[in-house]
Amino acid sequence: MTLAPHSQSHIDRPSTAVDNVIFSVIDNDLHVLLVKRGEVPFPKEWSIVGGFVDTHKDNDLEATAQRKLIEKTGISAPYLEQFKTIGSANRDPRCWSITTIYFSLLPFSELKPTDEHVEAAQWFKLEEAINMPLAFDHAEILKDCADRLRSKVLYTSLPVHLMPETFTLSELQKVYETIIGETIDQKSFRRRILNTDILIETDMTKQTSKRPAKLYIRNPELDTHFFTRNIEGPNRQN
Amino acid sequence: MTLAPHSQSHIDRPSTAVDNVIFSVIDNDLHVLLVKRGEVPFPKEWSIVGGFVDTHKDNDLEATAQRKLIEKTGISAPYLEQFKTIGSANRDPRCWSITTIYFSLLPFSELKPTDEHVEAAQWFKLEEAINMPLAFDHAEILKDCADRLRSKVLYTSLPVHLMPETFTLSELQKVYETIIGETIDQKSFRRRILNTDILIETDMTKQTSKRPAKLYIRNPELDTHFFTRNIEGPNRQN
DNA sequence: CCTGTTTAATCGCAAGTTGCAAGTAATTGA
DNA sequence: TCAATTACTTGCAACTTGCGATTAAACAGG
Repeated sequence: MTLAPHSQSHIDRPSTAVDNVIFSVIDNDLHVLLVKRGEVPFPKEWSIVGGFVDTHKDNDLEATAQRKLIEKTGISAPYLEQFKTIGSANRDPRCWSITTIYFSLLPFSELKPTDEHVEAAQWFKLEEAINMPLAFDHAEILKDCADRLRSKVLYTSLPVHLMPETFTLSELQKVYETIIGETIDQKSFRRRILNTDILIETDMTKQTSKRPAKLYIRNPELDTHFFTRNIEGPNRQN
Repeated sequence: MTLAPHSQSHIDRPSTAVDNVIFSVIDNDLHVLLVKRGEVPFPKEWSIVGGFVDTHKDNDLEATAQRKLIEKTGISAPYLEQFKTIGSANRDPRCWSITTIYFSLLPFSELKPTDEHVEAAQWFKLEEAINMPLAFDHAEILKDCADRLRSKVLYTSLPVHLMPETFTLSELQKVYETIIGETIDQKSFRRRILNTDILIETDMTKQTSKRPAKLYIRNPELDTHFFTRNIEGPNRQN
């Protein structure tokens, strides 16, 4: 049996893209990776990594996200999560367009764009990036996506995807605090994390000129852990 | 200045749709509204409400979701939330396709499809619908979407959007329990809800042949409330 | 070699929340 | 008038968290 012709003709289809907000924590600051556009509209403006779905190359949306990231920066993203989809007649001056927005988390040990991308891909502090004139509606996307990340960090183990292969609990706590923007009680934090199986304690310690701290790795067998309570921060009990 | 031609040609664009999982609670059971397809592929099979983005009629994705819902059932959805977007080369036998999936919550007082839709739109218990042969990947979408709803109900005030204009706390608790699938401690539930501003107490009571219960309305000035703790259910403290 | 400093890790507890059970209250129907 | 049913309130044991204090493991400097 032959299939009926598709009822959405090609000419009536929106343009379809993927955008990917790449986060990392560098020097205790949340950073975002931006790329510089070449073509109009918005030539030479910084923007979020992304591009069109290629129906010949990409098998699904995540494949598009990964392909565009590697094409534009030379970096690939071990952790990729869908944030939301925006589609409207207004966001691109040329046509109806849809973009599915992801965010990626990158350990700061894997940050460097490859040589041929150094000029057109760059890390910015999030607070700086939000206040730059970015292409399209990317400043707002960035802000909303960061808000989502900030929320999720309160009740999940997401920040472990920002850590290098081994790390200490104090380093992990510092990353949590960097994203949330407040201090976390050290006792509560350790208890919270060690009451789960999200980390595996190694035999190694990190030797600096202080008391050596135990080193941990992320438990690769587990997905993101969802806590039943949010981190509540200083004096929030009432 | 004229804009550069769009770099994603029309013929290379995926088909672009919106799907909308419509939930309600009827007789203490979570239900979902399905419609019967006419055209191939999957003729005469039940499916989730949805359809293609119309770039001439729709200003954005939510407009598509609302338009398709009214076209197919005569019902409109006061509460609409984006769930996720699926896009791949594999989900439609004809072409690369993307769908942005929403879910809607409908009070059971607003359930009836209009007369001309009665035959092709019908409410099913969720447990039945999940086990029916639905078009495309709709059974899996349904299941995943219900899982999302179940999760969100543990830490948000979402179920108030399933209530009629006035309702009692016991009725609200019953809806929470229906979705979660477990009982909730009555004292904890009342305290949790009444410690927020999500409901407004009315002067009225619901008079049945028992102690009259106070009637509440949803506070229309507030968005969904996010609790800092999940509902934890029987003997979950540890 | 000893000591001070810094950071990691642990201990103790007051304050607050929740789950459970019991009690009180407001109605209707028999 | 009273029993039954449901709504609503009270009380409390069990548990968790935030905060502060203490102990421990290192190194650098004297």
